[in-house]
Amino acid sequence: MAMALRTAAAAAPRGLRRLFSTTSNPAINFPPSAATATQQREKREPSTNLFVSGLSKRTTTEKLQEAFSQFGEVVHARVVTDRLSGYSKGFGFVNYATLEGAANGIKGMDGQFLDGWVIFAEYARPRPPPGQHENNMSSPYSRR
DNA sequence: CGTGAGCGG
Repeated sequence: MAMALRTAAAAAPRGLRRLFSTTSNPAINFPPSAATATQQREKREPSTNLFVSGLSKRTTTEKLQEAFSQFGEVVHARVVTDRLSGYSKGFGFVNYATLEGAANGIKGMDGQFLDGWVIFAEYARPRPPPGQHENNMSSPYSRR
């Protein structure tokens, strides 16, 4: 009973994150022919790294880990804060032990209230491992 | 100002 509270709050999928980018330009919005379907649209690859956004400015790392530890074993959680001022940026990262733990954490905390604000949990983006010294002066070529 | 989109050390 009373299980429809998470629907109204989290009624904003990854679509409202960027505001309605009304790119309704019927002039420069026309793919030539090859429809590059190799682009990431929504389905993100499952990973133990979870990106949590919508956190309150006073939400700390402990609160995050404690909230996400209820759905899985959280190896490490971190709320991104500014090194200059020290205030939270409003989002954090949660590292689960396994992939299924992360999936349960997302379905369990995505769209829930934390500190009075609705938080969003999803898989974090794959980032380049710090093992490449060959820095190519910025080469933004690889783009799934 | 901690004002509210976003991806860290």
